[in-house]
Amino acid sequence: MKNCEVISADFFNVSPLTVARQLLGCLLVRVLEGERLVGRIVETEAYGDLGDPACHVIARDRRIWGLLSGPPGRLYLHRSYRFALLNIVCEPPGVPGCVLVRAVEPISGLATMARLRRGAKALTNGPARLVEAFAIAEDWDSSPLPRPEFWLEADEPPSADRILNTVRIGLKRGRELPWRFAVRDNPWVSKRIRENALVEVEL
DNA sequence: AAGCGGATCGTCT
DNA sequence: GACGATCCGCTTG
Repeated sequence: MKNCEVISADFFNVSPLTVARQLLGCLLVRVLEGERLVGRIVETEAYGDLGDPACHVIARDRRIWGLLSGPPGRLYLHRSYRFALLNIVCEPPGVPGCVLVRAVEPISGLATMARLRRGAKALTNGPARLVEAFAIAEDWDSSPLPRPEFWLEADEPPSADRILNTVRIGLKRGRELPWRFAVRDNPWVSKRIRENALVEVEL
């Protein structure tokens, strides 16, 4: 994929593990009142692939199951506590799966992001924080990418030796699976790194 | 720097 | 009535 190319549905027509890794380095672009907010993806997690214990929680909801099993490239705004978390549906139709964007490095529009975060210091180093900083609306849920005011762009990927692969964090079920990906030593990666849980995965 | 408890709300039992 | 794919502020060392 070429740099600056807008990412379309076929990018997501594969395993969430592949998407989660390939999304590192890509750009999140949001046009808000004429201003471009841009962030580089530095942390992701794969969800809902076959045999995912965390997926069984999701599967209880028919609507969400239908969304995750539907066509790739659609937004899934997962609700946890009072927050919405940004996911993108993966896999061909009929196979459930999605990728959670956990953290981005702010590139431009930082002042606006700070305003949207209501002055909080932590701008985009957390899944709920970045949704707020990019003014991602909950009624975008299940809509396809790209949107006129929100899309993803390919950009320089981190070299393989800078990609960190660990277990997912913040959940109770399926926490042993090494389905979290992050850019090593990037200061915008969300805090709770568990280096000792580092696992090598064949992709 | 790290660990805690409370906030808060839609969905499911 | 209980539970989260979380965040924030307050406590310790």
